[in-house]
Amino acid sequence: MNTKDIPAGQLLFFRKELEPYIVFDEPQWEIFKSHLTYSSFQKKDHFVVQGKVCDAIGFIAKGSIRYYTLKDGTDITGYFSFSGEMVSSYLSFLKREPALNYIQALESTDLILISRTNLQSLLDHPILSCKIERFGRLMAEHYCCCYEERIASFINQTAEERYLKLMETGRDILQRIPQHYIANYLGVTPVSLSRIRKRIFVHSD
Amino acid sequence: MNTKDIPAGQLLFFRKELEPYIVFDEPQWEIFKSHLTYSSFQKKDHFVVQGKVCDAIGFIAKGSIRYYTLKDGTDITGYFSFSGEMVSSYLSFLKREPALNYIQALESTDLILISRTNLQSLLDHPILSCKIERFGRLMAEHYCCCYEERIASFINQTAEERYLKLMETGRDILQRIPQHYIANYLGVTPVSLSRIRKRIFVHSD
DNA sequence: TCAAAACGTTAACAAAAGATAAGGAATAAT
DNA sequence: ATTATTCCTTATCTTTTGTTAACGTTTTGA
Repeated sequence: MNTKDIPAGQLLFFRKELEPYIVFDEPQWEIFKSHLTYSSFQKKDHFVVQGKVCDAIGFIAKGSIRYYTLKDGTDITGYFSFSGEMVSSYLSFLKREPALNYIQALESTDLILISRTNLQSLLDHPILSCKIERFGRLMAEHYCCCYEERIASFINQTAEERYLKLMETGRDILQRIPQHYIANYLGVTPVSLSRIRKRIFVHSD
Repeated sequence: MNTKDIPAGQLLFFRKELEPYIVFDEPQWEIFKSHLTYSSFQKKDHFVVQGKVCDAIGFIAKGSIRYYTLKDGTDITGYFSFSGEMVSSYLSFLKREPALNYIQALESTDLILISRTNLQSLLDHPILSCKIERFGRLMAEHYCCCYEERIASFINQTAEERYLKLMETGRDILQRIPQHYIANYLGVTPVSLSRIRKRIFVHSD
């Protein structure tokens, strides 16, 4: 991990992605900006470690991320996040409890970070307080919607349908990561995913 | 559906359940209270209808609720909510889009409601605005945590484990509703749930 | 109250998924 | 460059789940 100044382009990207949720005027943005930090992660570096409290939420300015748990030595991938999305072990961050999962870079990844203490100052800041509350609300609501969709996919769709939907996102990183990551994410074994892929490719050729 | 005054006991219950998220002083509570409405639902009555926009979020003051979708005439249960919890077709409420599911009373159920317009007035109210934003944030964050857990259960647990976990909640209503509701919720067929139950009861006797 | 509909279980068979192991390809490490 | 590791696929066998249908019971509605 390497802490340094935030590249201007990535800051702009962040501001742009925030716009559906919160629009800052210039003075507000200056204050907000001053509460941000920055970290780069090499492939396989960890942003969050299972068992330790997660003290920041991050914005993926570049790269992509995998959430996973270790259970009896078995690595199980629970989620992916990509450039432009937020990343955090939310429960751990909110409740200051040990994180239940690892969060790891799938490739060279840059995060813009808001630490718990900085977030608290923002929430205490007379000018920004309400705006940040709103930001937090909209953010959490956004994730609620995403999660609802994912849960529905487990109930209403087959693993094959979930796989096709994931591939339709067109994230090229998905072509470059181990397939057992994807298998876990879909809720099946790697062997089973291999069979699904065979079915798909035979029928589409 | 039947709109009337909110029973004092249920209002108190609501206020109590909100406390982890938001504490009102008396004047604030009076304002907040004036923005609430109330509806009673008979068993099988619908609070939300698939295809129509959901215009309120509710607090289950009494009873319990089932979320389900109709696909090609097949009824698929996606979620349950119980007394003390919030209920809404969130995505539909937030984005004013047609709801993707029905929300139905499993038994005689009373809801304390905040309509979209009333919520908007609260958000515009000089005294309460920030508090309501905060309330919304904490609420959404709470659901994020619940959803994360549910998603993890699909990845890490078997249907049998999910069934046992659900039963451990000790909600007696679960004994009185059709089991195919529960089967859908767990992501298996009713026949499969029947086999799971047989396995459990044989081994525990 | 009585007929119709909905329910839960079971059986039999088919389809899908898990487990394990083997083999070759790709990747990483020294 | 070469060895070691990881990865993906395939095969085989076992277990689980889905599907359909039957049957008795319970619930519902007229």
